[in-house]
Amino acid sequence: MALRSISEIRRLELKQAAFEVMQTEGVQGTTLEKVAQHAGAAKGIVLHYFKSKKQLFEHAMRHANSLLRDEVAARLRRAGSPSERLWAIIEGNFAPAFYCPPVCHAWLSLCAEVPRDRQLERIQHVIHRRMRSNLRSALAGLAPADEIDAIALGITTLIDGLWLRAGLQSGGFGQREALAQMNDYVRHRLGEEAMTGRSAELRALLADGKAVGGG
Amino acid sequence: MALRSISEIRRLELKQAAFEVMQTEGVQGTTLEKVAQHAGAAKGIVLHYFKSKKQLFEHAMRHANSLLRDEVAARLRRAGSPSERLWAIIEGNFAPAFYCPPVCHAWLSLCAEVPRDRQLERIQHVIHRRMRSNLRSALAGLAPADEIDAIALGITTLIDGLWLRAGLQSGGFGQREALAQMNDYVRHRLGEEAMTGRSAELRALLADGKAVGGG
DNA sequence: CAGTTTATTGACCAACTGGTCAATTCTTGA
DNA sequence: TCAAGAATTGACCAGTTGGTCAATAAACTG
Repeated sequence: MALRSISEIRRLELKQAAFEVMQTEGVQGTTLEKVAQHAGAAKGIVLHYFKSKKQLFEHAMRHANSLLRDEVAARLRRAGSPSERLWAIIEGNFAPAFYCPPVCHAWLSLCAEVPRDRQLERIQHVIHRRMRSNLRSALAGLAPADEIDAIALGITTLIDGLWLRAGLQSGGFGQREALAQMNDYVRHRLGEEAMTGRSAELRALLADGKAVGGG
Repeated sequence: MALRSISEIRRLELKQAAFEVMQTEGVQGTTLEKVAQHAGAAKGIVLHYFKSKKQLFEHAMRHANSLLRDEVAARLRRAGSPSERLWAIIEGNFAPAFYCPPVCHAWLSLCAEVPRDRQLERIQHVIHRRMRSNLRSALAGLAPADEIDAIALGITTLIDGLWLRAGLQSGGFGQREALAQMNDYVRHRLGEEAMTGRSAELRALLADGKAVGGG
């Protein structure tokens, strides 16, 4: 997608910068000054493109999530079978560009603001709804209808939990351990036939069959 | 445990007040003024008992967690079999006094500060270490040795994820749904023999065998 | 009771922050 | 070229916050 005006370029730069500052400073420590500086501009410019700090953060959250959404969508497009779709979702959520301590921390920090910002709450709600919808569609061919909701919830909860731990930045798990845990869950909850959709990279990464230990 | 001096009483009051303010305002919005007011005192008194705001928050986190720790410990004392110990841990983490949106939100908010406060990080580390140790000891009699770590990690991750969702305060799950999800995991990962340790209350709450849907 | 320690208060300060605004520079198109 | 509009800047403001401090009240002690 091409960026039409300078205005749109600047807006993109600024929300990107905001999210990057959040990765090290948290929402708490992300000031307009720091965002502007990180984008190589003066502070005033930020409020020229965004009505308020709150709105900047909301756009930053939306933008950051749209990258993850696109990552998953691209993998889903390449997936054929239900089990491939399932693993497209899971592997997309643990792609190195997203599942890393700084990004998880920024996301965690934004989550902590959700109860006090109705707009953030809406965004979060959309994210969860899309995740559930994706999972339901993939699971439809893999599990009895009356178990799909429980399994979808189990998977999203595990993903959330692993992201949370990664966001703590200590005692977190690397991509390998995280995917091994997802592996463990899916194998035991859905059975061997749900494992055929894993990518070759994932199989290689996990060196199949090994257990996953705690950190 | 009796509180010896007035000083200790005040300190307890203040960290309790701090945690309660966090439940509605988040770490970000918890100011010394608000904490003092919530404790019915003047702002100056807070810094008379705690060296700094950071230190107050650290003590508040420790205190809040010690309540949860005691809850689990009390249930563990009443537990006999490994499966009873397992469910003591799980049910303790979803006791109504702890697993509720305000408390989960305060905890979530504190987690978001972990990467920028080495002391909070240490506390978080101790919490996770205790959880893993408790789970390992309970699981030792329920699963093959080489699967224990994976299962312990799965359980803590699910608990973290469910707390996170509850902390978002919207789209969160009630105690019943959360425990149903833990039920689902343990039954499929450990088998029916691991289900005997559930309390009568939990069995009644779940009306056994029903699936858990997404919210 | 006198004196010493401890608890408590509220005024005060310096730093920071989000937001406003007038002035200036840059772009653009007729 | 030149005027109109957009982009950009930095000074400025008002409110808030963590933290300090001197003064006062209360509690304790010998």
